[in-house]
Amino acid sequence: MSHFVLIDGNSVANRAFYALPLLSTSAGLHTNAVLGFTTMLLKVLEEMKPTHIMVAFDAGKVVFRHSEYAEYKGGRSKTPPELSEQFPLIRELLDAFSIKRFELEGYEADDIIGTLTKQADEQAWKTTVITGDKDMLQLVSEHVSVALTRKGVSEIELYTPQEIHEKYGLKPLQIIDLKGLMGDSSDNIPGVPGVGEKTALKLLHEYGSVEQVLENIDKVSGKKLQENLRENVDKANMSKALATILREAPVELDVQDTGFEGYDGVPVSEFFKKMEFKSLLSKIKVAQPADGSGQADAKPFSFEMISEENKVAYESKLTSPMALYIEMDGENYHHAPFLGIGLAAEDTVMFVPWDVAKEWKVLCEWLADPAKEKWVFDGKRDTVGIAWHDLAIKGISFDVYLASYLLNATESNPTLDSIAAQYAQTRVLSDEEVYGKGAKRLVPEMDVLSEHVAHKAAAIWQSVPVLREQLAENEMEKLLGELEAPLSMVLALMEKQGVKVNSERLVQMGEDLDKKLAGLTDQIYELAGGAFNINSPKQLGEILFDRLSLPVLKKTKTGPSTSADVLEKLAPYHPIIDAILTFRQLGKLRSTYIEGLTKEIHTKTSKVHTLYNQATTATGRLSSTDPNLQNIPIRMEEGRKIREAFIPSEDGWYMLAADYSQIELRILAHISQDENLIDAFQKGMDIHTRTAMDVFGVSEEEVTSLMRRQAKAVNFGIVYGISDYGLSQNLNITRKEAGDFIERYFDVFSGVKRWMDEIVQQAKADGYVTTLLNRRRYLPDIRSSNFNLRSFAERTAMNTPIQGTAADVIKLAMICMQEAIEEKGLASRMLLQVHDELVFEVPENELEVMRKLVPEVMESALSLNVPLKADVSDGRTWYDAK
DNA sequence: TCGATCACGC
DNA sequence: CCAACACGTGATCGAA
Repeated sequence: MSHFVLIDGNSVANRAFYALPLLSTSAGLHTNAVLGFTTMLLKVLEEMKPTHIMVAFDAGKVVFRHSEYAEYKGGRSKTPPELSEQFPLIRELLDAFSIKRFELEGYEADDIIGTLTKQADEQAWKTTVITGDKDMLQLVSEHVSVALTRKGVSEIELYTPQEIHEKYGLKPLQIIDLKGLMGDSSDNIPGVPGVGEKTALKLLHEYGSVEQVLENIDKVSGKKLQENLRENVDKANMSKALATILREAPVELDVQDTGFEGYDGVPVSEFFKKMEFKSLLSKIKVAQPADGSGQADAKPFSFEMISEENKVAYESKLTSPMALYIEMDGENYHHAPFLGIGLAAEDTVMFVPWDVAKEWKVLCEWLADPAKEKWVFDGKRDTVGIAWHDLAIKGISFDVYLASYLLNATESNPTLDSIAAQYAQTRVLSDEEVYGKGAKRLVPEMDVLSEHVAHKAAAIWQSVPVLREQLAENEMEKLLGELEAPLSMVLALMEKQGVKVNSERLVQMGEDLDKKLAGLTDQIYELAGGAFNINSPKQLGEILFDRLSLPVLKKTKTGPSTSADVLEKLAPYHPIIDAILTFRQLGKLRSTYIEGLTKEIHTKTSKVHTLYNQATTATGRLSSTDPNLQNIPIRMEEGRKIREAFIPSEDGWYMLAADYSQIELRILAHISQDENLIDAFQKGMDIHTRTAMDVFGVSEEEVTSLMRRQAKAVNFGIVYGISDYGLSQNLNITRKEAGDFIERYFDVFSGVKRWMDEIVQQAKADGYVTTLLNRRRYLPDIRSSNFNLRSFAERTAMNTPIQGTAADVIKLAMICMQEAIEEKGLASRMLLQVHDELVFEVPENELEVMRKLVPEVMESALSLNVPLKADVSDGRTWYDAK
C-alpha cells in the first residue's frame, strides 16, 4: 500500500535549530538544524516506510497573504544567520537521499502541502504531513494525518480526525476557526482581543464557526466578551482568512513524481562525513559490494572477558588515557554492590567482573595512579563507590556526564545511552532495557551484563573527542576543567564523609509528633462530624466544601483546591481550618523528615550520606537526594527543631554554617550595572528596606513593615523570575497592583529594566542565555507562538543568568574552601551545600580560624563590582548554628 | 505504576 | 479574566 509523506521543511528546520545546541563542524559550519532534520528524516523513513515523499520549503519574499494584511508575520524576528546558512545543507541532505524538494515563488510550504494533500486526498492516498505547526491540523481528513514534532524534533505525535476530536472537540476544518478567534502571535494573526484557547473552544463548541459566532453575538455569555466580538468582527474574519491554508496553489508537481524506493548509502554517508555526524554514520546501511570489500564499515563489536586465569596477559593493556566504567547494581552508590568494570581504549575493550577486579592488584594500582588518565561517566559516583570498598580512583581527566550536561543543561541527568547516541558510534542499551524496571528488575546473566558494560566503556572512549570539540566550540573547557570537574571531587568527599544524625533525638521528636497528630485527628473528626482521610485532598474537599459549605476560592484540575494559601484565607470561616493546617505541617515533619530521614541513616556510620546531583538543574544549581538535605525545615520553629538532630561526627566538635547574603541581587547589580542597586550594596544597606524607600519614595524611617514586606516580595520576584501573576499571588493583591509594583520598581532601577530587555532580545537572537562563567541554557520556547511558553522562556532568560551565576559562585567557593582546608592542614570538614549556604563540622581548636576563613573564602570566590557578603555562625548542632 | 496534589527549602 | 506561579525532592492518594 502506498504512503505519501510530506514534510514542512521550514517548520522542521526551525524546530530542530532551537531544540539542539548550536553544533558545528571542525571547519566552523553550523549543523544543529541539519542534524535534527536528519534524525527526524531517518525516523520517518524507518517508521512510516513511505512509498512517496517530498519536502516543501517557503520561497520568495512576497507571500500572497501580504496583500491581504500588511502586518502578516510582522512580529517575527528575522531568521538568525546560523540557521539560514543551514538551509543549503538541508537541500544537500535531501539530494543525498534522493528525496524531492519543492518550493514555489511567493508561496509558503503550508500552501504547497495544502494543495498536494488535496490531490492525494482526492485519490484516497494514505498521506502524512510532518510539521511543527499546529495550523496544519486543518488538513487532517480520512486519508490525511498530520504528525506534529515534539521535544524539538525527536518525537512525533500523530493526529487523525479522532485525535483532534479528542483533544479539542473539533472537526479538522474548525482549527481555522480556532485560529481566527484566538489568533497566533508568531504569525501576527490578531484574532479577537481577550479570546484565548479556552474561550475560543467554548464558543466553537456552542456555535461551530467564526461566522456562526458573529451571527449570534447577542447570545454569547459575558458582557466584555460580547463587546470584544462586536468591535472585532473584521479582525475575526480576516484572521480566519489568514489562518486558512491555500489548497489551490499553482503547484506544477504530480504526486506520482515523488516516488521513493530507499536511498543509496554512499552519497548519504559522504554527506554525513562532511557534516561530521559520527554517530549517524553507523545507522545507515551502505550496500555491501558482493566481494565483501566493504567490510570496514561493519566491524563487529568485540571485547575481552577478563578472568583470574587470563588477567596477567592484559596488564599491559591498562594504558593512559583509558575509558573506565564501573557497573553497580542500583542507583545509590553508597550501598550498591559492584558488578564489574568496563575498560576501553583505541584497540582494546575489556570487561572485568568485580570479583576478579578487586583481587587484581595491578588494576587496583592502575586505578589509584593519578598519572594514569581515566575518562569516565560520573567520576563522583566512581570515586565514592570505590571508597566504600576501601580503594581509590585517581587521575580522572574527563567526565562525559558533566560535559554532556554543560552542553545541554535542559536534558537533565544525561544517561550513557543518550550520550552514546549523540556522540559515539557504539550503541549502548539503556539500563532499563538490560535490567528491566520496577519489580521486574533483575541483574542479567554474565554474557548480557559484560557486553552491556563493554559497550558503555567503548562509548565513553568514542565520545570524549567529540565532546571536547563541542566544549571548545562553546568555550566551556574552563567551566568543565576548572569548575565542575574539581567540584565533583569535592562533592565526593562531602558525600562519603556524611553528616552524623542523632537518631534518638529523631525518635523522641517523632513520638511527640505522634501525640500531637493523634489529638489533632480527633479534633478534626469532631469538627467535621465524622472520620475521613485528612491526607486525601479529595476527601478533605468534600468535607470543607460540601458538608461545611465553605466557599471555593481556587480550583485545581481535579476539584477545589485545598492548598495552604487557600486554607489560610478560609481560616476565619471555621475552626477546622487551623487544625488542618497544623495537621498538614506536622504530618509533613513526621513522614518526610522523621521517618524519611531515619530510613536514610547508614547502619555502619550512623550518618546520612546524601547524593548531590551535579547534572540535574537547568540553572546550574546542585540538587540533593536520598535524603534531600537541601530542604530541611528552617522557617517554622517546630520544623527547625529537626536541625537539632544534625550533629558533628566527633565528640566535642561544632557545626558551623555560613551563608551568602543576597547573593542573587548582588549578582544582578553586577551584571545589570544598575547604579541604584550598586549604590545600595556599596553602602551596605538592608536591600529590602532600600527597595521600599525607592519604590514608595519615602525615607528610611517612613518604611513600614508592610512596605518592606512588599518590597521583599518584589525582590524575590526579580530573583526568581516570577510573573506579575505570581507576585499578586504572593502578596495577595490583584494582578494590576502587582504589575504597578513591578513598573515602579523598574522606574527606580532602570538599569535592571534595561538589562532585562536586552537579555530577552539576546536570548531571542541566540536561542540561549549564559552565566558569568559561561554556563549556558537553551530556551527553545523563546519564540514560541504560545503565550505561556514564550512568557515562561522570557522570564527564564532573565532569571537564569542570575540564579546560574550564583550557582557558579558558590561552586567556586567550595573548591577554594576545600583547597584552603587541605593547604592549611585543617581537620574541619565541609559537609553540606544548600544553594547559598555551606555547612562544616569543626573541632573546637579550629573554630576561631574557620569563623574567619570561611566567609573570607566565600566573599572572594569571584570579584564583582559590588562586595559579596557571607555571614557565619556555629553551635553544637545545625539548629544552634544560626 | 503513575499523575496529581501538597509541602519543604533557596 | 487567554493562562499563568523560579529551581528542586518526596510523601500520599487514588485511578489505571
